[in-house]
Amino acid sequence: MSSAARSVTDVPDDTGRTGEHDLHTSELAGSLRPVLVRLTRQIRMQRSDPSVSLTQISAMSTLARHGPLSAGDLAAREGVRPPSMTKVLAALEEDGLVTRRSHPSDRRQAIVSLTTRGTEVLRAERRMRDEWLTQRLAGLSSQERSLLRELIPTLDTLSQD
Amino acid sequence: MSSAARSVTDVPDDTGRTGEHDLHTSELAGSLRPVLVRLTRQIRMQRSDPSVSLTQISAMSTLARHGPLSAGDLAAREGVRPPSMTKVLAALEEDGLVTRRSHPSDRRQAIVSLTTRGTEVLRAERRMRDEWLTQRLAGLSSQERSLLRELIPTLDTLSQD
DNA sequence: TATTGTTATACTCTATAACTATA
DNA sequence: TATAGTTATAGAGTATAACAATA
Repeated sequence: MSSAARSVTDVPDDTGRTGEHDLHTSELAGSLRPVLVRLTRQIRMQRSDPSVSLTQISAMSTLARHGPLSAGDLAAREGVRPPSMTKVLAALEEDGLVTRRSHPSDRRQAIVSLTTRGTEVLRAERRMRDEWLTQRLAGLSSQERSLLRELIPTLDTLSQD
Repeated sequence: MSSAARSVTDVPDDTGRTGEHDLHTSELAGSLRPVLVRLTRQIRMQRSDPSVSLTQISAMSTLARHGPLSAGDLAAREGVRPPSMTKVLAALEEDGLVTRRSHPSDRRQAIVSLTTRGTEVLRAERRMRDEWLTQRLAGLSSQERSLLRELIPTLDTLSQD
């Protein structure tokens, strides 16, 4: 239990020496994980009303960014298995936020598109969710926010692969 | 849909002007959220076998750090509601990883402690989980890892409050 | 009466395995 | 046979509302 007491900020700067990397990097992993878990728990639970869930917003955002996608492509981009995406899409379709129609030349594929209403709901939901996180972020220093901005591509890399 | 096409990296540096903050900060929120959600989804699903879940590890880590806690205190530290914690604790107790005994002078309280076996399992699980995330982190540049290290306290602040 | 914790219930999120339809 | 998607099923993770025990 004594090793758990070591503070994150005690970690020395990375010297670029390869032999030292594993130790530092694995300690970074151990520090990063619980923080991410707790923060995302907060973000996920933050919903104004029994409206659209975060997973649904995430899928709709990807559709807004990339345009219509097959169900499988969408699942891959979201990093979930096809059956999980099927369930998300069924709920979204029932609410009239997306449509599924079969691909013209390969009828196995289900091409998913945002509806007009889906686009509107996405915008409104994002605004509400952003408000909450924006207030949190406003409590940071402007330097911290700058660094966070820089970090986003890194976090994105970590989440992909 | 046109506004969604704006790239994250287009965001200009924060000039320190207060009137401009809201716009930038809310865009930061919108960029940060999906990245965090996807990354944590990956982390949560990464489990070697039908062993201990991430939520369980998180609760056990808090017990290891702070020593025995009442069920309510533990729930508050983890940022979940008491009934959620009750469920987590019931599973952990059934597996012999924690004990619940009533507080000597206030018998409403249930004091939760890690067992010896719980401490061992926690250490082993952390090692396995760290391995996975460490490999991801190893794919980053050492500059990216430094930035990440610097920002852990910031992310921690965001997750608390 | 107020507080602590649990039980009952429900919903989201995700997975694997087995199946259907199409290529 | 191989691929795309769905259905069936199960389990983790979380919440609110209602209850019991204790203070």
